[in-house]
Amino acid sequence: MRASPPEKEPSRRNHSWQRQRLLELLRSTDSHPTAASLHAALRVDFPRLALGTVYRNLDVLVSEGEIEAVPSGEGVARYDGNPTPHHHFVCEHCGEIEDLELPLPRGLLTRLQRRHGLTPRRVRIDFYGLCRACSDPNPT
Amino acid sequence: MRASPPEKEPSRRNHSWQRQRLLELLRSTDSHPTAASLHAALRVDFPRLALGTVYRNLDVLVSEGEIEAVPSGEGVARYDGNPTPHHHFVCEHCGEIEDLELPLPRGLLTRLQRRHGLTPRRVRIDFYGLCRACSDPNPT
DNA sequence: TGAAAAATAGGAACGATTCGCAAGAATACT
DNA sequence: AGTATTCTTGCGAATCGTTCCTATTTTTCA
Ligand SMILES: [Mn+2]
Ligand SMILES: [Mn+2]
Ligand SMILES: [Zn+2]
Ligand SMILES: [Zn+2]
Repeated sequence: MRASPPEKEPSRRNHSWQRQRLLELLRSTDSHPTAASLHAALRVDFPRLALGTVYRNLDVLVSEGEIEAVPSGEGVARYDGNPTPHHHFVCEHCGEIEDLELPLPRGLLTRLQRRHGLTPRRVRIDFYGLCRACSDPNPT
Repeated sequence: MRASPPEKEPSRRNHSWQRQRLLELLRSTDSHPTAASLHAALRVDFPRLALGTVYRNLDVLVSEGEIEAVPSGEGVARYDGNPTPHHHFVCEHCGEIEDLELPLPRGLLTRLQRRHGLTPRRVRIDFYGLCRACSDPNPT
């Protein structure tokens, strides 16, 4: 199969075209797409792209620390192009996952250490509720 | 199929024996079992218990607010017999999920409200790292 | 330019969960 | 008690996201 570079060379290619574009796509959005939706989007440029390839490359990118997997708890994994530590607000109605800019309260970690003797390597905070759009009194 | 009460009547039966015992089992442990492990455990008393029945009853108990589903992000759902709001420490080595007694910092919610205009209905905090046992310098 | 290594497409396989359904209990009502 | 109604169950088939396998490209790099 031809590599078929769509139009212009990206600054520097890390790996295959498929993986390169996958990473670009993830970085270009603040949504948290599923493997299937990424597959669908990339199909435009790579009509023969296999879903398995998407999964494989997502795994690679995750283990390289370029992206992050966001377990959604609803059976489908979501992926986050922003590997910087941040938290999420999950809308219980439309499923939207919104990035939050909230500093982690320092007291939490010290309390965890003192009361449980545990030192986490990572913290994950998810808020659940209705996003602004869904909680809006907008009688369609 | 006979109801086959194992030995003595529980104080008050909410529903079927299967569901009753499932709830008791979940309440009796501070671990966070999977449907499969619950199924295996209950098989002792109900040899013909179907896995589908376990799932069905877990769903019922969750929607009744008696228990809680704890998405683990590793493909298998875990269940929590303690519906009281609390947080978890997940060991990245052995997979243990430990209950935490930590008050939710009030500042978090107010900041979320102020900076993002969001009012969550629920918060979930998971810490990831090595549990005491796994981080112990214990050269086997 | 020619291996050798890395990656891909395609499809089969897998594992957790859900569904459909006929048979079995519980409950309500007479 | 007898019977209709409703709730559950067990069982197997079906779903669906994800992983695995393999022959075939692509990419790397000496
Ligand atoms: Mn994010
Ligand atoms: Mn718990
Ligand atoms: Zn919403
Ligand atoms: Zn551990």
